[in-house]
Amino acid sequence: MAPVTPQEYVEEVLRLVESIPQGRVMSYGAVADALADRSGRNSPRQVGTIMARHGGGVPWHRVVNSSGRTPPGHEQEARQRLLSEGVPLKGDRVDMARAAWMP
DNA sequence: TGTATGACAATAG
DNA sequence: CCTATTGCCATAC
Repeated sequence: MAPVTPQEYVEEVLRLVESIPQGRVMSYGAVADALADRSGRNSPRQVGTIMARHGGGVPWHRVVNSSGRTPPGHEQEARQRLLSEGVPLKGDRVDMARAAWMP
């Protein structure tokens, strides 16, 4: 598929994260997958790195790992935001079966 | 050019 | 539920 520059890829990731509806979440792998057919890339690790560096301006708490775990260092921050949005939680994890979203 | 690292994922024990 | 292992791939050094 059409290969994009790293910066374009970053923009694509941020755009997609912003499009996640309130009360729903996406895993890093799901984000990578969704962009794979338009960016030519597919790497959850790359998505994680992008979020860590440029995720400040988007609803980063709506992106969790495949286990529904919130990002390291922001667990309690994310937990509260997710709760107030109505995301189904199991303890400190997101209930992926119910909250997972796909564009 | 080679190695280490990381907001990941799947599998095994 | 936990750690360990392997695969992954862009970045940094």
